[in-house]
Amino acid sequence: MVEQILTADGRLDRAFAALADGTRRDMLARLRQGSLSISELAAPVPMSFAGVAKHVDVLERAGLVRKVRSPEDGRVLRLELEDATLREAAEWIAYHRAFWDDKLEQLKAFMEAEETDAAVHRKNRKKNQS
Amino acid sequence: MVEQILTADGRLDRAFAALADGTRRDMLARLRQGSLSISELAAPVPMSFAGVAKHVDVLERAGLVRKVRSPEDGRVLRLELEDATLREAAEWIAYHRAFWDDKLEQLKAFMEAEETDAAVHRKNRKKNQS
DNA sequence: AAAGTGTTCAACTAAATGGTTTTATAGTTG
DNA sequence: CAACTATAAAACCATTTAGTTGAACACTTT
Repeated sequence: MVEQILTADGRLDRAFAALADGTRRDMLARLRQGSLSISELAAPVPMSFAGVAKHVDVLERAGLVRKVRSPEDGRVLRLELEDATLREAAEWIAYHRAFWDDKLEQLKAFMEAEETDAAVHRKNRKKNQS
Repeated sequence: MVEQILTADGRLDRAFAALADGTRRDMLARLRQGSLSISELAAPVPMSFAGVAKHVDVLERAGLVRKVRSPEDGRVLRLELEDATLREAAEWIAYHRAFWDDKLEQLKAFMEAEETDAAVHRKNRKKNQS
């Protein structure tokens, strides 16, 4: 696991760069609720289809998402989350933060608290997606 | 806490963008062990001083680092870590990953294991910094 | 006051990013 | 086969980023 952190610098670069854009973070958040085709992903986004496809490419090259040909309709691609890369990014931050101060316990507490806040979060999220 | 995640989009953009560069991640890692001046930070980096200063600006605008005038020597700036922003970034990832699968426990275990691997990690890091 | 050191600023280049429009390909269905 | 739909690819433009060099500024020390 340590090796991943040390050797995957290019991957980390691409992962963090991919996350540095609200449009792409929203896409990941939407994909969290289930796989989507590029068209479905593009529908609510105020941008050309090609523009959205480029963002998808960024996510794919970063290893945050993978394209899977739908078995029942061969022309449609389903986009699925690839959590391994996001885990690497999380680990980089967690690893370094763990040494700065001892907020790990706070993080854990935060995440447990979030579990119950999830409904609120989703509602706000939708409201903002206009 | 949820509000931070939802409203701090510009901050998140800048934080993730700042992390998307190995040079800057190394700087953060070095600052973890204590504050440094820009000159000290620049010394081992194979780049012009002004180049390093620009990276520092990126980290500062991202809110990952703050500049503090040294009290005993007024011309020297000490760079210190600002962990609040990194916490926001960690929270975004943690929040979303928490719904994908239940690897939180794994992350926790990983971080606890790392505590003992720290020496190895630091050694490899130095070797790679040539 | 002069010299030295740490930091900042300005101007410039090269490359990457975010977006567009248009054209092409590939699979499905009538 | 023709029409339709989903995706891909190409060409292009504007902006930002990563780096350089060189000059200017600020504070300390002698």
